[in-house]
Amino acid sequence: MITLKHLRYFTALAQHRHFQRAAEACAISQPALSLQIKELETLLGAPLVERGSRRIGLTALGEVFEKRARRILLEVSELSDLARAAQGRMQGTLHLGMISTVAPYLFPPVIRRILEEMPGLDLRPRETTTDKLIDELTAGRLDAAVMALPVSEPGLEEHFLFEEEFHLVRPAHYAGDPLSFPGLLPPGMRLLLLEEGHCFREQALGYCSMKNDVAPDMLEGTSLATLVQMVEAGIGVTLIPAMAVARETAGSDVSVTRLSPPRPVRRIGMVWRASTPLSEQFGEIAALIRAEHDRLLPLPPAPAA
Amino acid sequence: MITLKHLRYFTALAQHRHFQRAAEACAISQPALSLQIKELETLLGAPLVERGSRRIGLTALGEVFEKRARRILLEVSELSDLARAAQGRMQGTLHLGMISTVAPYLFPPVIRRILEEMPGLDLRPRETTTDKLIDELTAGRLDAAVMALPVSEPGLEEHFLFEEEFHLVRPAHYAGDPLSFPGLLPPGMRLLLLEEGHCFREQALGYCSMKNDVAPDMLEGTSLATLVQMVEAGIGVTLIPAMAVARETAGSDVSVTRLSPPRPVRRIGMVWRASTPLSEQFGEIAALIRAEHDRLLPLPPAPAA
DNA sequence: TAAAAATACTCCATAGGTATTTTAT
DNA sequence: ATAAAATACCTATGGAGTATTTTTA
Repeated sequence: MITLKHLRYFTALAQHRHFQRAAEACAISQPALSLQIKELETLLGAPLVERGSRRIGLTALGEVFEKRARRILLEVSELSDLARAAQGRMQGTLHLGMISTVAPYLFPPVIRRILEEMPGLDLRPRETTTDKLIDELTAGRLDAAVMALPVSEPGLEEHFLFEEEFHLVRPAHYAGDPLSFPGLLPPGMRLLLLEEGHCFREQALGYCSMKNDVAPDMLEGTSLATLVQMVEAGIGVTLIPAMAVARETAGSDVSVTRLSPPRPVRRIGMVWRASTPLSEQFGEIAALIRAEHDRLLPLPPAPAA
Repeated sequence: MITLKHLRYFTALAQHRHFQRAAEACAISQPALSLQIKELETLLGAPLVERGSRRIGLTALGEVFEKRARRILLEVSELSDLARAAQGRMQGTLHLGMISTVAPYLFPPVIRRILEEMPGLDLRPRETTTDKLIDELTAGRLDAAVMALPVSEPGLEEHFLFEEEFHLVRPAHYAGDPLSFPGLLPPGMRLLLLEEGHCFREQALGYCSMKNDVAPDMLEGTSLATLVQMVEAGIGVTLIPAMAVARETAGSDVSVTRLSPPRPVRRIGMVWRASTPLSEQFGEIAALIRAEHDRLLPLPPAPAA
């Protein structure tokens, strides 16, 4: 009789492609894993794993088996969520993700509020890129995540939180310069954008290159903080989300300008699996996050000329 | 950690609403079942079962839990099918159902052919009503079933096998009477149809009541054999599927007439879960059944005037 | 008071550990 | 030669059995 243990062990093996490491991930010994995998193959009457090489592989059967097994494990984990949902109040563990350009500003106040208002809740925050957040959501390692919309990943549900403007950051000596003439970008200046910002790349380009055609530098693996440093150093200009303005430009010798319409914006939302039984509870968390955002940015700075 | 054992035991309890009988169904003792259910409730942190009454009930959580648990168990059982499908040839156990008006004529030759051509296959035939077949298919207790189309049950896939005419059976002394005048049904005669025939009830009515308005008697829980007996006794006339004609009218003093177009017919098909990995194998079985049907009815009797 | 579920305890099957051998690069 | 998986053997946890008590209609 197939057990969930078989499925857990096999999916770990399929992931690591290595008995030793998979066994560690399952917190059992390598022989114990070997035996369980062998037993599973005997039960099925067909091999799942291609052995006898430095790095093991899966048979064709193993490949499809893995997909189905993962799905089953996810559904089983949702059974526990079901019970949590029935309790009404949010409790237990919540694995919540946020993209890096939001996390530093939103996580601290959100965590504080959750500690206050939902004492039974064990919050596990995680900060990464959109891609990884989506992966971990669908794999069930995250319960919900805050990221830029749209996501349009099948199986995931998007819930709009707020719209966020991008503000222009320029070296300090440009302060007060008009934006419209002789062009947004002074000659020799680069437009620096985070890779994460591919979602609003088109918007930013549309805005900036109305006068002069710019190819922006998409910077991978950088933070908004270093971006601002680069602007201060005179390398170029950048656009940073409104929430980040206060913290990232404090103490830096740069000029921050709110742009005039059509302003580049991004839509931030919270995303979770459509199949989760905890939809209502996550909705409460979403409301809390929205409230914290509104508290952070009660009134945006006056627009520039 | 939730196990499949918990789910199997709980679904049994949910089905029987009785610890003792559920335990028997699981082939364990009543205390063992009680322990496992209690453990499951502890893991979830919420009760699933309403105790303390002659007949136990489920909590609201228990109800939804049962649905999800059943689905998971079905998916797990499909994991084994996955391995069988990978073997290519059909083997293992096949739970095959047929409606009662088809089973007596098709099952014997089909079983013979399967024994010959698929020696590794352990065939478990089952004969019931369409409703029960559909229930058992979706519950996973049947793998495939032969019944009248359309079924249009979500999650089930229909595969057309053949079309089957209904022939008119009348008391013997009507033999040779024309069908068109002075009306199909001689005065005082009833039109007798099986309950199972609701699928072609409208067709039959349309055909028969072209001249005289008849309300047919829908007979529940009867067989085609007794239907023919009733016709022989002079109670009325009936329509029986072509496959049944030879066997059911042999030795009975009745007249059988093939009707002229538009002939009442039913479409017979094979149905299985859309999610099964054994689709290809079931397709082979379907081809085999179709072949056997064609061998049984190589050329229909000449149509009546 | 009778039927049904919960408790108490005992036992054994099996999942898992350690030590070691086999296998494949 | 070495890393990795399989095999051998032992141990202990927990699932299941029997006997009994508690509960409630």
